[in-house]
Amino acid sequence: MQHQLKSITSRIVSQLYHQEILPEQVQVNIPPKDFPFDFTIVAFTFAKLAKKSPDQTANEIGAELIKEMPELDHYEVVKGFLNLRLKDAYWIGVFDAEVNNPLFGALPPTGKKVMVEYCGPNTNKPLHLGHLRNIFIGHSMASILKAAGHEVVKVNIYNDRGVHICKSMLAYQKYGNHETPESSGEKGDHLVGEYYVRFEQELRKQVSEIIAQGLTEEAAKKQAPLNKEISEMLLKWEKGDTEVRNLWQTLNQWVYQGFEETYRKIGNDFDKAYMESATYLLGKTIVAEGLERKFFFKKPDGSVWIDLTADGLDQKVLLRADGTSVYITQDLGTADVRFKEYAPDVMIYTVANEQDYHFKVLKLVCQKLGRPYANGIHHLSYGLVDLPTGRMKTREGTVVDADDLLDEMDLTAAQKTREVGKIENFSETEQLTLFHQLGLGALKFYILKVDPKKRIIFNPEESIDFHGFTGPFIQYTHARICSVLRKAAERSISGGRQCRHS
RNA sequence: GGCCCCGUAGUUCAAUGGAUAGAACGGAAGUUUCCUAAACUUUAAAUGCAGGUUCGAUUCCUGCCGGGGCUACCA
Repeated sequence: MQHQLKSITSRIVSQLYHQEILPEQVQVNIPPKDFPFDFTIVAFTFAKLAKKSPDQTANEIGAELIKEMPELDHYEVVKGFLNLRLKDAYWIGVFDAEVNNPLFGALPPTGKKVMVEYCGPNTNKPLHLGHLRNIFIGHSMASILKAAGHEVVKVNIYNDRGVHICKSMLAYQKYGNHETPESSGEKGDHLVGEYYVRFEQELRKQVSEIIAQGLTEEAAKKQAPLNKEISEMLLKWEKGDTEVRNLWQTLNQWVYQGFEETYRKIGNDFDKAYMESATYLLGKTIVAEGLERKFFFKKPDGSVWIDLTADGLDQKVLLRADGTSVYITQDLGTADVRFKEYAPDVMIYTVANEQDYHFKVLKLVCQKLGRPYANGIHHLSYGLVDLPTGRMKTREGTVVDADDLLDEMDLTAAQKTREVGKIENFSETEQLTLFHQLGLGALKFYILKVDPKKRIIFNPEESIDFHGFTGPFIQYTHARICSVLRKAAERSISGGRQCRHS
């Protein structure tokens, strides 16, 4: 209807005042709720063309509109705003058409393919609250784009190699005693995460011992035997050493299994997972290609750079002096692989705003290289999640673990539900399902109601609130609507629709 | 230092450049024969500061003040 209003109004204005007006230039608003009208056309912009007062212009447009549109009941002009009221029959028609449409609100197919990347965890520790915000944003963005008629591919990216991954591997090798998720009864990602922490602890011990002998912290870190062992392990990994690779495979499998369990818990799924271990080498060849084509340059020490000062940025390193790849190298390789596999029109990266700069660089580099997908790169940037006490810090142990949080939400939901009662007829399974629906709904809504680009201060107590503008309250409202429909059906009142649980 | 993001009731969040800045929680005052009292009704309460553009600015521009981030041969 808004489109129709725009195009008809633009034609009327063009005819009345002999000035070409495009439909997009017509502003159609919803009036404030006290006004008994459906739409408002803003006439100020046309008053200038008409060389008449806004009120007079609005009246002239209104008079023409009512001649042309049979759906229009009446209009009224207030201070240059042309308020329109449509006939009840029109709205009843809209309602009848939509009431039994299971795809209410969905748009027709656009033929466009959009890839949405989100989550992107390291494989050395469990998911935390920050990942949950990322996943909720990415997953809902994918759903929205799908409803908007696009073909959507949901992808994850695992940062599964590098120094930090070796840390948990080395600690496991040293102190693991062949412990497994089965033998310890721990979720795989949590188990591996413990060895990552263990490594950091042991390293700190070594460093402080060396500092006690009179060395600076920097020198101590370099000298620490554990750090040397890490470098050796990374080197072995890159060479494909069987033992190291097997260890890597084993630990990463445990982590993936742990992640999968968490994804299931929050109702998330991916169409495809990419591994940086599989694309970082390709990234290197892309850098070599750019170097050959003179888009990049090599410094005397052998490192490769791109000069983006003309674009308002700095010079950025693309390959280290020793020839190993950096963060962006992998992203270049991954982007190429994705385009080959899916040829998406748009690639959306759901990544926190601390990486705004990185994605500016990535897009620019792809543009310089003339990649066909370069202009379709879009960074869906979101704010970090802080706690009332400040930023989450691994070192200070203030990171909120995703699994712990989800369990806590369910427990609180259970507690609050039991207080109210009303679940006497529920089986054990039904109760658990309900608690989880409530707990997860509360958390998702609490996080998604905030503009993604704003940072969130996560307050555990508020997140689990069941009153006011919250997930559980919407669920409660849904339940009551279903109840009304059920009763209507019992009394054979027709015209309603089946209640759908979705 | 340079660049980017944020700043709205006591609190947590809304508002394609449009009319009287909306909700919720919390505060105050009420509602029991009626759809689930996990509810409802009424009420007080806010655009960081100073300019500019505009018929009109929470929104766009400039400066300042506050908060955060980036500016690594970490990822």
